[in-house]
Amino acid sequence: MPEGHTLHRLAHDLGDAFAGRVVRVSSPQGRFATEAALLDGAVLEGAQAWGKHLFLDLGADRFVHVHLGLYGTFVLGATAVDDAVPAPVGQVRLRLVAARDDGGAAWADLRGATACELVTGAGVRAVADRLGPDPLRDDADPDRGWARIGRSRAPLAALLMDQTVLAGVGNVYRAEVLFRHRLDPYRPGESLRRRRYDELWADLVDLMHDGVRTGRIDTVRPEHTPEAMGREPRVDDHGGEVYVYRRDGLPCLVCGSPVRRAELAQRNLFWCGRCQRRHVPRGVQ
DNA sequence: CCGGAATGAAGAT
DNA sequence: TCTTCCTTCCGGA
Repeated sequence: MPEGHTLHRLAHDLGDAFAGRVVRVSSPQGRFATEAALLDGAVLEGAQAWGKHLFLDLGADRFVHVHLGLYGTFVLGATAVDDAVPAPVGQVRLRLVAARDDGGAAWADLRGATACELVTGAGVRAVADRLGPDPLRDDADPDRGWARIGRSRAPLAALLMDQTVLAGVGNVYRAEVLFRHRLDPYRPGESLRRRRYDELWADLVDLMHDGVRTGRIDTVRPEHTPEAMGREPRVDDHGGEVYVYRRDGLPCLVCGSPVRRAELAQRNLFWCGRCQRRHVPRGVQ
């Protein structure tokens, strides 16, 4: 379930479980076996995320760069004292195991990642340098995002997904933040005013921090929760309560008109054609 | 700019 | 068995 909040949450949880500890590194599946052997027994210095990229610092200028792609997962677990770490199930590209203070062990299994590679600090910087500001990072500079959006004719829905514009926003957050601000997804970036961009950015900072905390994407305002509206909670594998993401054909929670779906840059885009009224360019009736 | 490929697993048919 | 997915990169028009 990989948007930026997932990776920041992982960085946090992996840090909690492994930082400062000797880590057993392996690749049960074998595709990271050579690198794993080099890293086995190192102390994990820390973990951090930039957008949808995760970096594990194993000291000596060695970092594991992970990108989950569309469907990668990094699952963490712990065993009680004297219990064995579970045998790997399926395609486990990378496994980390470390002792816990309580006598048990912490473990983490990476599957399905599009990137799992050993890089240097220079490699980390190279990735970070080509990313736009990340709403989940305290050191983010939103001006850099505005510099791209405010002068682009590309649709907002495309710009928000472009990791060189803003880092960490994925298909769910883009659809939801556009809905929350009643913005037409096809509206060109350059038609936005700075004030609106600032509101968008601030909202992403809030929503994505919520996502890190809860591990799911909830974007509905208090008046649109299932309890407030007396409706059934959303049931699907993603968990969160949302306005438009994968709700095509269902009534908009605000106006009741059917949520729409279209392809944009090979991805499904969802929006409400009524709430997110078509943007009419200046000078056109 | 477009299609296709590359990562795994779950859910639908 | 097929389809889908919270992504990105690459190669050929």
